[in-house]
Amino acid sequence: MAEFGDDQAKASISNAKDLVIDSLAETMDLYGVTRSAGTLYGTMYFEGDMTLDEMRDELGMSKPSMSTGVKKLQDFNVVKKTFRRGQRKHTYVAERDFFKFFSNFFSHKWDREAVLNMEAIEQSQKQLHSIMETATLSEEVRQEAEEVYDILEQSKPYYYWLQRLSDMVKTGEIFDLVPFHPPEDDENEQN
Amino acid sequence: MAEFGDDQAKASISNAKDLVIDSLAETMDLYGVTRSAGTLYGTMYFEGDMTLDEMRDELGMSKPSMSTGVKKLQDFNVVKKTFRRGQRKHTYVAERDFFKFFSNFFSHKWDREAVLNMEAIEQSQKQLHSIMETATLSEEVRQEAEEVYDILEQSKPYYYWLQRLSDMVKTGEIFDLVPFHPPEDDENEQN
DNA sequence: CGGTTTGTTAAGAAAATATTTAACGTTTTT
DNA sequence: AAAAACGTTAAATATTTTCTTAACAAACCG
Repeated sequence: MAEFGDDQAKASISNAKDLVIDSLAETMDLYGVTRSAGTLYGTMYFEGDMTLDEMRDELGMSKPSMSTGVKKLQDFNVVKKTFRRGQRKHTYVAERDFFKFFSNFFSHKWDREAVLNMEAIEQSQKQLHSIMETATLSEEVRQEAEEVYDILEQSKPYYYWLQRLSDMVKTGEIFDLVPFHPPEDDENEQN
Repeated sequence: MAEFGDDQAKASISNAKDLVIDSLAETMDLYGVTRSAGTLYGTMYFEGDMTLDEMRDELGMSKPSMSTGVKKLQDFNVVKKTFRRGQRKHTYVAERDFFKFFSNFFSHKWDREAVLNMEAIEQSQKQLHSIMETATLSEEVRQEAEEVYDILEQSKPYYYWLQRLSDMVKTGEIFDLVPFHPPEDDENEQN
């Protein structure tokens, strides 16, 4: 058996962190967040609040990369600026509560999806409606416009529902509705 | 006023579709799906089942692109192979029910997230545990291992919950729990 | 079987994205 | 007010990803 000293242990701890950091990065990649942004998040998740310089040192990347990375994560509402007293540099902290992470991340995306598509649908239907009203057109064309109009109309309930879901996630209601279901015990509380 | 004939109407219908197709593509881009895959989905959404050649003609792209695009969409469970009788070419159809789209898409992603991270956590904790058991280490190092271990332990309830949510989405339970909420007010009717 | 058609894989070209270095503007400190 | 530190933006570079053309493999038809 070889000696197992503090240095080796530290390396092993670091390795254990990296395992999870990589996994978090891959997860975020699933949802369209850059892997490097994901790695940054994972690092902040373990390190607590950090300055840009600390991130740069930790990840071995340039400072502008850190700056834009943090900005991206802020856009997703999973990183916030913090204040470390007596510290001139800005500090940032990653959301550590994955329930809040989920909440912030998906409600943001779903809101955007709902608004974006409802706007497109409204505009599209407006155009189709004016075609449907035009008497000089062949029945075939008029009918096609109507079919497309109806397809769009039928999709609206989904967006209303999505908006509702987003609200429930935002307020935390969803966590009351969907129960926790650990294999055995559960002592955690949400939000 | 210019005449408004069938040809112009058809162009206008096509334009109305494109409006929504672009919006769908942007939406899917939000979730990390390529814009071109999103455009392909949008096209299939309106066209119904299509062969690869029809897609190629419609989108003006190469056939291998269509092939890989369809494959990607199949991975997300939002496109399926269909059978058009007496047709030698394969045909594919896009999921038109956005509720099912949501269901298929997110349950797939969430499952993957849960499994992926739980595996990483288990492995990481195993490593940390063996450090915590090593008596020859300094208290400082041992404690750091324990802290990291605990952070990971605390995140587990989230993944259990996520798995639960994924199941509820898969089975459709979620649609009973989160009510539909069409805006019962019609103060804003645009024509 | 041989010849065709269809779909996929591979390799190369093109495009988009990420990253870095350098320059800039702003704030803080002395 | 000047100098220094910090963060962001811009331009250039590097890398990755996407897309196309070409070669390949499998299914279908006579």
